[in-house]
Amino acid sequence: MAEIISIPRQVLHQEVAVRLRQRIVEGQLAPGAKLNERELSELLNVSRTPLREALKMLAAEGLVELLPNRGAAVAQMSAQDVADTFEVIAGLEGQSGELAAQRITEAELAEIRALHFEMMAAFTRRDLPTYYRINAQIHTLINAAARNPVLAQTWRNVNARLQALRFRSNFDESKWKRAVKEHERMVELLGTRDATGLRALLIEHLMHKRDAVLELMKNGQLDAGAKASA
Amino acid sequence: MAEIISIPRQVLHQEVAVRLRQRIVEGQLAPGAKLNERELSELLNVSRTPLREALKMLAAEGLVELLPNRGAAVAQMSAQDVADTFEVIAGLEGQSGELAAQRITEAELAEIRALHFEMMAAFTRRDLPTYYRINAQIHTLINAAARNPVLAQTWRNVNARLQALRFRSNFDESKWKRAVKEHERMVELLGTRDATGLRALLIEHLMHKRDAVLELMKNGQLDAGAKASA
DNA sequence: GCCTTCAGTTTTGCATACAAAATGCATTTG
DNA sequence: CAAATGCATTTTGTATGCAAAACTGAAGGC
Repeated sequence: MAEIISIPRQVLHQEVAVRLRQRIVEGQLAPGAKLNERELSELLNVSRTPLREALKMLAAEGLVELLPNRGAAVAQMSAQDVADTFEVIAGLEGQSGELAAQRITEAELAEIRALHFEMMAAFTRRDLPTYYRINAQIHTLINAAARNPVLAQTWRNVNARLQALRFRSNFDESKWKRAVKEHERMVELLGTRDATGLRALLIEHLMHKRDAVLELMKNGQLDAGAKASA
Repeated sequence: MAEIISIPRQVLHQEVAVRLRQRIVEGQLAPGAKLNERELSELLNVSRTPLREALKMLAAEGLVELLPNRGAAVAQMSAQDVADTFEVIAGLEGQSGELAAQRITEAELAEIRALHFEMMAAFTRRDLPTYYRINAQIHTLINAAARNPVLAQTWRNVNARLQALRFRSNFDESKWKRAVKEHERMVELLGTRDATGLRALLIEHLMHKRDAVLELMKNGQLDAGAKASA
């Protein structure tokens, strides 16, 4: 009858995948870090079997690299990889924005406007963590407004690889200001349902972000794993 | 010293993933089909451990659905899923074409032109299998010319899910003719490096393909697993 | 002095064993 | 007769065991 307590727990390999994904994206497991199966299984209190299954999933997502007979490591990205990934994300977000502008409801738009003000508050306080959290929420809402779960999933997958770079902490003032301006414009374009304009703006926005990240990488302020400078 | 015979064999879970992926994409394992671990491990002559690891990878790729405590099944797609997936593929191919038009070399273009003539030959003979094989080769070359491995990988991943539909066999004459016309135009636009035009054409092309596939689905001529007509 | 070689150890890859959940089916019960 | 219950079987999920490959580092050869 009643739902009891339900959700006693996920299946173990899923749970492990979630926790590892989190650790990678949050930077607790840095790019290039070797993933020792025995160590991790002790840390997470599971046997190697579900752990290995989780690692295979993360490898398919591109967060982990599998080295035959030599185990797994957190994926590293060369500067070229980062540039390529931003190019893809730009396309995905551009499309997402284009669709969102066509499909968003007034209620959704209102929520995004509210979040935007919250984000401005965080910016005014120079509260970077809050700013990024709200920024992510806005992006999620835009993805939702695009009404395409496949697109949203693809975006999440590719975006996770960039998150793992943790390029958030460092960010110079003038670039932050420009990003805020761009965000303001995004809300405007959503309001006027300007799909083409929003697409162009999002792509431009991502290209700026790409350039900023690449510069950080070049100056060694950002560690993407320093994979083969080639 | 010498490289011996090398490539003795892949790691087993990779090998299994490749073979299962092939079977799913080629339709030997139909959408919705239940994947019994014991059966499959006997069929492929491996134990359940590498098989399960392979299934987890395919699930992360979206080719397989994982039902907790109830095993795995070949992923099914509703009509909405198919529409969404085509929308994403359209964006990815549009971007790929746009980049390819900017970055393609004369040598690559020549190869694509050659393949295009081969494809026309296959069309003239109404040799659908050859037509599709060459068509896939052309798409792969365009992706290569785009010089973005991340984009190419993302495309392959999403495209595999559509391949699994095997919508090739049925295809009506007039739509085939239109597709051929569109392909001719693609080669032209590549030749003139018209990035914007190629992008638009590819998206239009994919939207046509989407409509054709959705029509087949609606008429029940195509089985994507007939997931919840919802 | 530097490279090679070779045991010992560690780590990965795969198979098997065991536990838990789901399934099927006959039986029971209202 | 329909629905529910309980037991046997099957299937999935996790742990453990074992073999092969990779790493380590010390001894030996050039």
